[in-house]
Amino acid sequence: MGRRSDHSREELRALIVAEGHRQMAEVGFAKFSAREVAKAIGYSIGTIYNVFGSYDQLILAINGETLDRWLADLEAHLEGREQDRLRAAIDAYFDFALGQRNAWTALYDFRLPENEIMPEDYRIKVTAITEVVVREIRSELPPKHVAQAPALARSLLATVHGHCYFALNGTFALLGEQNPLAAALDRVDDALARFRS
Amino acid sequence: MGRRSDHSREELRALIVAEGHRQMAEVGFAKFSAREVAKAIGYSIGTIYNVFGSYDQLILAINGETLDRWLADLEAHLEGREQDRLRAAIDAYFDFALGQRNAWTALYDFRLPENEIMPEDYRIKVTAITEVVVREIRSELPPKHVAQAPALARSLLATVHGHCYFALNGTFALLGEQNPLAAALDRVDDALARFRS
DNA sequence: TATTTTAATTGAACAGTGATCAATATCATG
DNA sequence: CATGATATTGATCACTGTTCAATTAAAATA
Repeated sequence: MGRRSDHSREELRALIVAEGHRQMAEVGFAKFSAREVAKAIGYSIGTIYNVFGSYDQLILAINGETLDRWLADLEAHLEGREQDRLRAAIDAYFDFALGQRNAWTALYDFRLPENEIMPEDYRIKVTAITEVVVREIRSELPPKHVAQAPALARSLLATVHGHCYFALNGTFALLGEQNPLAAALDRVDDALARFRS
Repeated sequence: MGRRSDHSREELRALIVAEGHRQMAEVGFAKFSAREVAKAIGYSIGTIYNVFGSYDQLILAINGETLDRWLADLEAHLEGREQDRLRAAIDAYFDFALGQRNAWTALYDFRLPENEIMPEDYRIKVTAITEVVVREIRSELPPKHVAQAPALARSLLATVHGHCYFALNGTFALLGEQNPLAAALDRVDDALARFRS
């Protein structure tokens, strides 16, 4: 076959990413297959490679989709909220990770080969999520410490990530931790307390 | 061929784990191959499956070896130290993860299938590492709060893990964090401060 | 409209993987 | 020596990511 009128290049790309994300969420990173995605949308494996160039770039696009949804979810949970916004953001973080287990985990299961560089638009997506946290932390910080917000946000993001990861991968269950979210919130409080004294 | 006099079953298992760990450290989880391990020790792929039953069980054994070395490394760094033991433990945590990148990362790249259960000896190894942290945190806590040590240890383990993970996977570099270890130590201090007031 | 050019799509082919298991080789024992 | 038990093999299977000459269809041109 040749050119098809039913999909522009851009639409085809979007179609693959949408179906790819769906399958990633369903079967997880380890069992994900580019061939299955092609089959599901009625194209051949070759087309996937024409559009994305490699398996890694396909995964990157799918993970980018996950980041988009994550950011949208985060903003939806914050919209219109007046109090406890940071807490709401962390709640949403956990909810998203638990609810989108496979897609969220794929974000970390995938590692770009040493030589290749991360696409700019992927960096932007990660930064955008971080910016939300920076903003919320800035508003919880006393004026004199506002400049510390970016550094603190990075560190608390790592803190929450660690708790969330251990909740998902079974480490916390193994160690008898019943309430990972509460533990994470405690650590965030502890960090903020440093700047309130 | 049949029985070989040069290796008992136990020795063969140990040989596979040792070579497997070596290759895991060299090529990483994604490029790891059971066939390559078999080739390196002069056995066939079938023998690997006779000894371990499945790929997952082989990985579990190799990750178990990594946990053994991690615990030994941790204890070596604490041995004889009188002051700043918790700090030394966290230093060692980072050093090990950075120095054994591939092996350490494989600990988290691998996820046991939903149905299968984690072998008891693997649980024990994870617990043993945790116990070291519990012990060090207990000694930093005021007597009245000593009972909180296990819960706090779990949470700080997650905190340090998050920082270490972001340091290794490039997230911190992307966000401009220059000193992940220092950030982790700050968060640990913040948590301990809660129990000192 | 007929022809040529351009671009999209295919899928067989390749090298690699985890997994299986009948056949084989070796050892220990009677 | 013969027999039974056990360890080891490697061809075979179904799958994977990847490539790319061949094919098809649309668009541009004559």
